[in-house]
Amino acid sequence: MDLRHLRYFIAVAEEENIGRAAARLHISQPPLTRQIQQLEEELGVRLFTRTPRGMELTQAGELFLEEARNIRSVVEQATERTQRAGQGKLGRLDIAIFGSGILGIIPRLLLAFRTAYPEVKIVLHTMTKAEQIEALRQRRITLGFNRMLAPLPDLATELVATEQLLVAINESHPLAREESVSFPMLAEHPMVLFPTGARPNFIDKVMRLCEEAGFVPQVSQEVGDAVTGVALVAGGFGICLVPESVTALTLPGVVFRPLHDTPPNCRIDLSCLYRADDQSPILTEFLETVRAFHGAHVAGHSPGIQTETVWDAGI
Amino acid sequence: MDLRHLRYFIAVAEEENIGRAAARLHISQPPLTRQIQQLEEELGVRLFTRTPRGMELTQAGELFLEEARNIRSVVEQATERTQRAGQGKLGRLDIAIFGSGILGIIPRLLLAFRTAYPEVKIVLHTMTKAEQIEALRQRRITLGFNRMLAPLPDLATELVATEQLLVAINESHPLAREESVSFPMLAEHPMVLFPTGARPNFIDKVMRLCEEAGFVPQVSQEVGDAVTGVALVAGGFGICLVPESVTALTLPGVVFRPLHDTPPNCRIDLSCLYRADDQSPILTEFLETVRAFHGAHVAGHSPGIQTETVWDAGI
DNA sequence: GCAACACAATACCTTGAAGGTATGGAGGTT
DNA sequence: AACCTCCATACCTTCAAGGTATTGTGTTGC
Repeated sequence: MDLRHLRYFIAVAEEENIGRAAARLHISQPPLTRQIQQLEEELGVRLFTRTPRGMELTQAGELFLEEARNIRSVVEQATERTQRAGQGKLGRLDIAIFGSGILGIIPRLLLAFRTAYPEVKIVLHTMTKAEQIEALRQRRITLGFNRMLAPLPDLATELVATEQLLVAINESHPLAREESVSFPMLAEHPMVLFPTGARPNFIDKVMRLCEEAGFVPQVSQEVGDAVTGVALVAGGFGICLVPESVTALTLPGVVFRPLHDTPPNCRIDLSCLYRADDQSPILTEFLETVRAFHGAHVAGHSPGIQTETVWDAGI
Repeated sequence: MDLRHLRYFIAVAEEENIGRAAARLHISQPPLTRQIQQLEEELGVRLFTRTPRGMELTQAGELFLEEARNIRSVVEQATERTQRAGQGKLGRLDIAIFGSGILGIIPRLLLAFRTAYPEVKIVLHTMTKAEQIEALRQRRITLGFNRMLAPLPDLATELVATEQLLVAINESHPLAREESVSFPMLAEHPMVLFPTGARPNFIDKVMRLCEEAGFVPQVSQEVGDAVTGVALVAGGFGICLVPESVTALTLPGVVFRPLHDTPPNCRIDLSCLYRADDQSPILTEFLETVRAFHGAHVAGHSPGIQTETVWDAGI
């Protein structure tokens, strides 16, 4: 049996006349007669009674008509769903984020994608950079968000945003009195660094910037992520350099101050990481969203807009 | 798209290798390659990624695999159900019964059929003989139970059972004292007759029998059906001749007495009526059941068995 | 009652697509 | 570098779907 048989059967059942049904199907009458005979023979069931006025469904034929219509609609839905899946509009996207990645820009990006592709189920996984690379290689995730990415042969990156660096300072700290701080002012103040883990990382960036400013930072503590770092600032462990998205985290007693006279490289990239060989349409659509979002973000947040922001985390 | 495409797709998806899938399908590799390409092209969706190790499903392919398996099982179920319908094992049977037909043998027959063909839905309609004939012609019913059927050109009959005639008597009536009665004893006693309606009917039969016994009955009342007739006997309207199946109806004050020295034609047929041109397998199977039932009934209830029965309706 | 009609079935031919054989080409392995 | 394992392509064969012409069988209309 064939989908053609079903199409023909439905036409004959509806027209109750082989000639008219053949016209509707744009074929001639004899082949249609044969196809119907074939179908009946294959099922071993008489579907029609032949009358001088045409073809009349038997009871078994009535039942088969319902079934045939049902099959047709199931097939239609299947192709339609598969096509949407092929266009990246239906399916599942496994994304890795890092510890404090849930702050700032990523949620807005995910929301934008979810709005554009409501039938794609986004599954979030919290992973370190090394875990992300491993999971991408094993195809357990499709994409990871990270910072400070060294080029890798089989993985590609897409820049999501570049963020300004801020200093997280305890409100009782002398530097908290400044509207903004400069790099040399950070010398001599004990500093919390993050994250521990695979190099190169944010710590290397901070060390290099301090070096360029002519001093070696006093490291009071190294921690795993930005959230812990800011918590230690709240606890009086020292100051901590953080990307601006961390200001989404409000902890009592912590204020954030911008860095003035910053060198041009005193910004930190947020990128996403994916398999260079991944052709999946959902990934393609997601990267498209990332690019659009990045463009809008750069355009919308032109130089100076950050001065509007209140850096104090408040209570 | 074709059911063949689905079969081939499932094989390739399961084997993850065109060569092995082709072997499983008993075709060679190149046509299978082409069929898969065709399917992808028709859907406009890449279902597989070609790797050096074989064929790997894309996300859209995974979804289509589920859909394809689903379609396959829907098609299988449809053919299976249609085949059962074609064998008369699945479907609907519209049967007409007459007023008091629900008494006696018909329920047992219906129960036997229902047990043998549990998936055939029996729908009962109460109709007079004339209504049955009309409904059969319009195909609103497939079969009707009736008595006293005159042969009709387009309708066929099948004998279900022949029943003895009994006399329903009010317990205070003089005849109630007899163990059994003979036809001449009925003369002079007012008699209730049924049914009014299309001739020939049971009334004609009773009139003829009385005539053969040498008297003309005193008709006290004509009513529509046996139930009403027996109710009038209970009310003292007179005696009433009924087929034995009416004894299933117990009314206070009514006793039933057999007729002894009855002529051989003093029995009444219960037949079923159906379209002579009806080829429906369900009807065929039902008639088969009727014949088996009739045979067993005749064999099981050999002469004399009725003497065991208590004719008093009791309270 | 005969002719005309309407419908499905049959006979025979044509064509297109599925299937087969042989071979190419790309990526990985020994 | 040679070989192996895949899938893809080229080209041929065959079978079945589709077309045309015709038959056969009931029904309708004059």
